[in-house]
Amino acid sequence: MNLKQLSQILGLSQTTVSRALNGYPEVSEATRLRVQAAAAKHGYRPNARAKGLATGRSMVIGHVIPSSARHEMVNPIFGDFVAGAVKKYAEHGYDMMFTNADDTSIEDAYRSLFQRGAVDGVVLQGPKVNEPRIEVLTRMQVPFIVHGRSTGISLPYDWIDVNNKRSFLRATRFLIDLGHRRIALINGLEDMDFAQRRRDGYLEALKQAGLSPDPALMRSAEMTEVYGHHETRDMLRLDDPPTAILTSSMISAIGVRRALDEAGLKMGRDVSVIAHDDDLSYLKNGQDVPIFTATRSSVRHAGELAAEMLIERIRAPHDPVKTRLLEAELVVGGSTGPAPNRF
Amino acid sequence: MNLKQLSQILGLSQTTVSRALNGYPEVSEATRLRVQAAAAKHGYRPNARAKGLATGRSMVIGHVIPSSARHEMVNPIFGDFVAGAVKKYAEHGYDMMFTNADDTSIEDAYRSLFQRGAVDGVVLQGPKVNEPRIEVLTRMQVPFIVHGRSTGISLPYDWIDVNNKRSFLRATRFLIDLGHRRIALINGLEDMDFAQRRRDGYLEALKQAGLSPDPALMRSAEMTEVYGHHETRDMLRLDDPPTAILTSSMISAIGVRRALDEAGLKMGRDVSVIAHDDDLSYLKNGQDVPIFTATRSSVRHAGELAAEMLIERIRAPHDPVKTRLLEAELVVGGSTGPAPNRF
DNA sequence: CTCGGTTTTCAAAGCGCTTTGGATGCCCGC
DNA sequence: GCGGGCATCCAAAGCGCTTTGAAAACCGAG
Repeated sequence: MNLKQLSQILGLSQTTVSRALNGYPEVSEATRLRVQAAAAKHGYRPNARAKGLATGRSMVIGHVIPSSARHEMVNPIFGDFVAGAVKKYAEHGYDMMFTNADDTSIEDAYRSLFQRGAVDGVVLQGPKVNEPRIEVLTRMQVPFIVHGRSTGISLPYDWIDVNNKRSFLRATRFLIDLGHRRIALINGLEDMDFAQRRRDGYLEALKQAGLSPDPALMRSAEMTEVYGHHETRDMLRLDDPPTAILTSSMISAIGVRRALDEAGLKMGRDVSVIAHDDDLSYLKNGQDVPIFTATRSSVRHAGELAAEMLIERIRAPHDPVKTRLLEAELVVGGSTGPAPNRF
Repeated sequence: MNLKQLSQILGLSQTTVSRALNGYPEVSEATRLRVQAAAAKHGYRPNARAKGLATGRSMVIGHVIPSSARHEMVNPIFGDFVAGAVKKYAEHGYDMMFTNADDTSIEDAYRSLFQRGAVDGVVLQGPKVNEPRIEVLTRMQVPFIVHGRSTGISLPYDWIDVNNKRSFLRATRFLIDLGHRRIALINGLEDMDFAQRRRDGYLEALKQAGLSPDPALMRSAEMTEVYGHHETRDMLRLDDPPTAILTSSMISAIGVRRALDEAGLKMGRDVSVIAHDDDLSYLKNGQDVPIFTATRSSVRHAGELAAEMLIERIRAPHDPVKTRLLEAELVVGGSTGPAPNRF
């Protein structure tokens, strides 16, 4: 069933039917109702491609996923972010599209997505330091939003981010206040922007307390469970092991806990742990009492906000740049306690 | 830059340029090269909407996500499945599209997606028992594939699934062989088809061993960490607590472990645990030595296979139905051991 | 009645591509 | 020197929608 057929059934022109369905005023209320009834009856749905061709808009927002084995897409954080975004997209009549690209051709993927007219805007996830994609998208004049920020990029662009530096500064200070001096940082991949900011916060807190950082206590990699476990076990073997561990995700925190258990150490008593908690639906930080002391910020909520900001941008491409900085909450749970007295 | 402009630059007709670019034989090799060079030089990308309108195919595959807060999308399993699928889609020139729908209108969402011409096929995830969407999609003649199966549906349809019954039967039997008699099952949501099959396997193993199931040891809900923890803690308080626990996901297994730790019980010695391991990238079951004894089946691989099967179906809509049953591997790790002697 | 002004409807162009059904030119064999 | 066959190329129709510009229908005022 297409417009032509429907209009023939109704004995009206395509113009009128189209207008009636799209809420234009130059159609009498009587015919509008008649048209709507007929459309519903025959299950008419305007062809999205034809509509897109005619209007120049696709009502789709694109996300690009690097195809490297262990990356974004499979990161549970991604799922929650996207769940938040897709909900808002739907509310505004947008669909969400994913394209896969090898790491070498990610820029190309964005370009293609937009220039083929497949999407009206894109969201850039997981920005690195000096993220080159930002410049590319700006130059192409694609409406886009960055989830995170990219140090080193001076161009203005829309972004939404958590105040990573501040939240890790606070978390580190919290541990210092509890008497910890040997504080480890199990961070995300070195080149990810968020990881750098978290490290900056951590370093600044140490500095403020007059502590000097120990490279042996600073680790970074993709934040899996196994990784958290591995690094913790490794650090516990040091001559002067950490009494507290800061970690960039709940998933690796679980690995940390496992390593502590294996070593016969009690989390919160022997070793304190603070995790960054993205408030993932499937990995809640306990029920009433938080398991981990954590810096919490819902990534799902961030997804919703990102979607809304992007849709605004699509509607008003020339509005001034918008940014949004979310503060993480420091939630005190059972994984932290005073530094054990070694003497 | 569109076809018209490009063809004018080249001094050729749109027909020829189009054909040259799409590899048709009725173009001389010389002009083909010339066209390709010009296209690359000017960054020409055929408009996907126009192409779709003309060909009737959108080169997009759709996934529908229920908007209920805690569901599929945010499930880390989803991420891995989709990562596998999107990779194969890309290899065949397809993109992936997500639509959000409230739980009441999921069928509608599928219908709309296809009838608007937005997608060439869809994948149905998380089928329930007597899944009504299967009938709807069949009637609409949408190419589709089900990840899982649906008991109670007699229509033929393409699916790919893990042999859930068998793997849980084996796991249960494994525990029985170790001397366990009080074996708990922490399962997924009751109405999910996979959960039923797993329970069937569990029950059958008990039956074969002459054990009668205890309803107090059978739990089901969405498989979060908190849920695994909660149910385990609850069951440990029984007069006759389980000595072994079977759980439907690694995530809830982590909760199980946490509850055991809290109770001062050692996993593998005091209480044995077997989890179903979807081999999630971010939640590997240990490195060399598996943490949990598990029934393992890569959901990412399932995603790849599903994508390929769906693409075949799109190409040959009238081929006979194809199905694929994957066997899970029983991986023995450190979480199981002989039943403790209570006497 | 008639006429200017609304309201309501319509025919046709256009969005950017593919594809059908020729047209053109060239080579070869007779 | 001519017709058939082949390799190339092209004009134009069509995909299903929106939107422009214009026509038709209707209204009350004069």
